[in-house]
Amino acid sequence: MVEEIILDETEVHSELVDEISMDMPEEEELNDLAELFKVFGDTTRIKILYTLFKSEMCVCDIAEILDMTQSAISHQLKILKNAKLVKNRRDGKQIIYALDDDHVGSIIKMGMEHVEE
Amino acid sequence: MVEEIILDETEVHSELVDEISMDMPEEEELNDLAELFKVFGDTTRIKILYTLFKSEMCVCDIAEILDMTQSAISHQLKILKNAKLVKNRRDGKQIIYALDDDHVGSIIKMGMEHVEE
DNA sequence: TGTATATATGAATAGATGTTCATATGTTTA
DNA sequence: TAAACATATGAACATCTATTCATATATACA
Repeated sequence: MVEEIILDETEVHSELVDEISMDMPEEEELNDLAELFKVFGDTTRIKILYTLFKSEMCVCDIAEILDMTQSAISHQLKILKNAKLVKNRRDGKQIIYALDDDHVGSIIKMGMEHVEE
Repeated sequence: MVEEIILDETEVHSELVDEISMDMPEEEELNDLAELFKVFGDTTRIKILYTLFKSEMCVCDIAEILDMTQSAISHQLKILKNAKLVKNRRDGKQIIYALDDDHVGSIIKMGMEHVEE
């Protein structure tokens, strides 16, 4: 088995590559993770999260604070809600939105630490 | 000043909106933050980060593990490097990539905690 | 020096995404 | 019930983005 001896180093290396391939989390889990970060990856949505971090608030106030149309905010709130980052409740004519996850603050804080370096 | 008294509640509310508007971080800082999360918001890049979390590695091995072309990986590595999430060094013909930030693991871990709920 | 190997990169393309516009839905109040 | 207000939503459009393809650059080796 001369060939095996000659290829030894290559095989060890190849095993490492295989091992890491095997150890890769499920495709679906990684997709979910990327989807989550995609939600944070938009200035409008980050601003909304920042705002709701201060206080729960109706759609029209968020629109006023960000100086954007009600429609644009509404569309983005839907994305945030699908990602389970915000929740809402009705209060008369208004819909009040609030953060729906303890991790939101932590995730943003981690990001800030990197950005601020 | 009857008007002032009548508008009292509205003014308090308006002050809160103003206060949050004033307190909003700089446009540029929020853009940087969104840009950072945008980098995490892609399955290929998440996989690359996961892989490099296990071990530093050359471009061709990453391509093999992810079963993607060298070119595609190279393009994504450039994006990761611009975001200062990975660094590289030359070793002969190969370019070895490695994580370049302690926060990468923390940020991914935070994301996982949310996703896994 | 010429060839093979490893990586980087610009251009092109297909697909994803955010905002706008028009309008629908749902609630309050006169 | 009609009008006013708050929000949601579908379609259209412009922009952005990830991959592919062809090719350039750089190192090692014979």
